[in-house]
Amino acid sequence: MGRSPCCEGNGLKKGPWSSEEDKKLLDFIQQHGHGSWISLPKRAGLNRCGKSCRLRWINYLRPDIKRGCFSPEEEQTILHLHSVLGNKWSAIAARLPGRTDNEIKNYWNTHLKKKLISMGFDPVTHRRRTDVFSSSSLSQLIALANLSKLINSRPLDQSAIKLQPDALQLANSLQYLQGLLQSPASATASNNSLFSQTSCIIEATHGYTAYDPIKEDPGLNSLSSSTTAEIFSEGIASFSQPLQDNNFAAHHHLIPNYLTNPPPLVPFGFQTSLNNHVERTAPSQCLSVVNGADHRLDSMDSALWADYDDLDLLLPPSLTEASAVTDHGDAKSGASSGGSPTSSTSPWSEIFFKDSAAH
DNA sequence: AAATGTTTCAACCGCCCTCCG
DNA sequence: TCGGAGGGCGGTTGAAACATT
Repeated sequence: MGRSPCCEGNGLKKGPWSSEEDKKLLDFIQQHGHGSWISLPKRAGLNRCGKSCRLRWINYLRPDIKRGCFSPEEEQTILHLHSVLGNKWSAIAARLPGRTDNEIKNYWNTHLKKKLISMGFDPVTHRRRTDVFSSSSLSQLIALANLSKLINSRPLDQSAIKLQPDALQLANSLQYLQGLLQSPASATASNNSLFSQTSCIIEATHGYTAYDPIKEDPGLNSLSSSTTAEIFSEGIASFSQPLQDNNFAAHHHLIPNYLTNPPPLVPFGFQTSLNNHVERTAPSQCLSVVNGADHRLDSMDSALWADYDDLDLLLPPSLTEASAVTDHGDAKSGASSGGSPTSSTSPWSEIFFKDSAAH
């Protein structure tokens, strides 16, 4: 291969398009269609290569281009499809009327990917990351745990007494962490388990309260218990990297709606340890909840990968229906099909809706 | 207000695939 | 069957916009 670009060495213009060029290209295609892209620039009086014209048309000038922020439904669809298709942007774009592969690719790289990473998910596999405590962060944890050991091994002196309650609380939590790191159970536990346990510790360290929505709000019984636990676990998972980022408030928007607005009895919100009303949850309680999440996430992933042959099952009905009736008249729309408007519960929706709404 | 760092996104690059003679 | 032309795609770049110091 290695074919040279069509515009190489021809003195053709590159870079941003002027409004005049846009008008020429738009007028020409509206009158004649694009036909052969290679010959189009000459016919349209443009000093551009055919590829550049094609890209400009597809990504910007096409009349059915949808502009503006991605809706929560679109985000959901992208996440679903990416989990199934990977970086097949054109295939994903075919399912999102009015969106281009380039736009989706950019949105993924600048927003969704970072969001997944910040939540402890691998953006490639869509599974929870198992390397959260790799190298540096693990060593940092151990160092902090040793610090807490040091603190607790000495009698309290005046300076220690001066320590604020926050610091003592942190030290206690770290000691617990040390216990986890040293215990035979944790030595044989999977990374995921450690991950979950530490999420809980971190939560406790910062004064968060594990909130069981079913227990606290009987109205939520309309949801299956597993679903609730699952969604709840996602709330926990969203605190996956606090050791690197203590700005928990920044993650607040990632929490499922009902978790950010729970009944006032147990404030799951991001209260600091200075809040005396915070009700602590024992680590063991927390672990039972979080560990339940492991099964749930695994099954979720399986479901996603299993549905390779029926992507419509993964899409919100509105989008599949829209794509079924939309004919863009170019090659990309050819991949769209009507399909079943059947909706499946999005594993991501609860996490992302809150955030997307803020856009 | 200026300098510096970060993020965003339009556009380009180059490889791969399909079509056709 | 082969090879070239054209189209499509995913990855990358770089300028502009925005944020922070």
